[in-house]
Amino acid sequence: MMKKPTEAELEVLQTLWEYGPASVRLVNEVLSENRVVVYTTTLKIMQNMTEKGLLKRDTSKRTHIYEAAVSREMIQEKFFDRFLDNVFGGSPLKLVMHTLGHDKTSANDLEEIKKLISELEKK
Amino acid sequence: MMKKPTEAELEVLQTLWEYGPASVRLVNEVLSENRVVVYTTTLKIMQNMTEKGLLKRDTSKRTHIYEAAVSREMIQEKFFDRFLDNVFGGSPLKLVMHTLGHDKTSANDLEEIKKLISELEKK
DNA sequence: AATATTGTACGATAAAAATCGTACTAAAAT
DNA sequence: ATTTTAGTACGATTTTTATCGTACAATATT
Repeated sequence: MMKKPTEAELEVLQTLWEYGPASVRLVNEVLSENRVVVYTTTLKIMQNMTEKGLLKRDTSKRTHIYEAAVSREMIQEKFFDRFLDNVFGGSPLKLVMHTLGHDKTSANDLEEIKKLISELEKK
Repeated sequence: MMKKPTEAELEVLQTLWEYGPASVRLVNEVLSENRVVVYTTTLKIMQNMTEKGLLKRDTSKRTHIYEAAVSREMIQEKFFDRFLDNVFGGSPLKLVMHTLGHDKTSANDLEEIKKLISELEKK
């Protein structure tokens, strides 16, 4: 069974999910927007992640290209329940309220959610 | 600025938020429902948390009573944005959909959410 | 009073994660 | 051809977190 990624690893995954396959250079630049991080640190983390099976890489060119080897959905499963339990006391209602309350969710999004609720209520 | 609690610390907080002020013994028993953990390990974590300011304790009796020194809301703030960004790509819609899709949210909860949406739509 | 139980303190160690420097190599630029 | 630039590999170290054993103290139980 694959271990849960660490915080730093999650940031790398998030970057690759968003940008698609990318070099260490690019990932490092994206991470650097938020915090200070030396190139070789990012490199090392990504190398370790490759060993753990979290990333795949293409080494055919000089600049290696890394790609997420796990889907966002997979990782969501791993984190969601724990997050819900520990941070929102296991209450989906509280989580949803917090989410809608704190983010300017678009009108479109609200429509989508209403639709989903209608469907759920049918069952 | 207070550091983000670790996973293990979060479990302790969650227990105290739920049960209110409690002894190490109780917390350890609650944690033990999910996984194997030796009493002194829990003790040590809670002692460390007290030093960090995450817990308060009453040492007037032999059995020390610990209490959360940070509110769930405070911690939610700390975790929510990161979780949303890294796990759900910053999309509140995806997070809400996931939440409603995966948990049997009660009819009442759905009502509450609809109410909230209506209010949001007014603005 | 003696013994068993329940508790804290604390240190040692292990385990995991993050960080960074240095060496080396390939490629690009001059 | 030389030099600069961009890249990987890898080890060493630090930092953080988790885990546990042992010693000791207070309280209950017999």
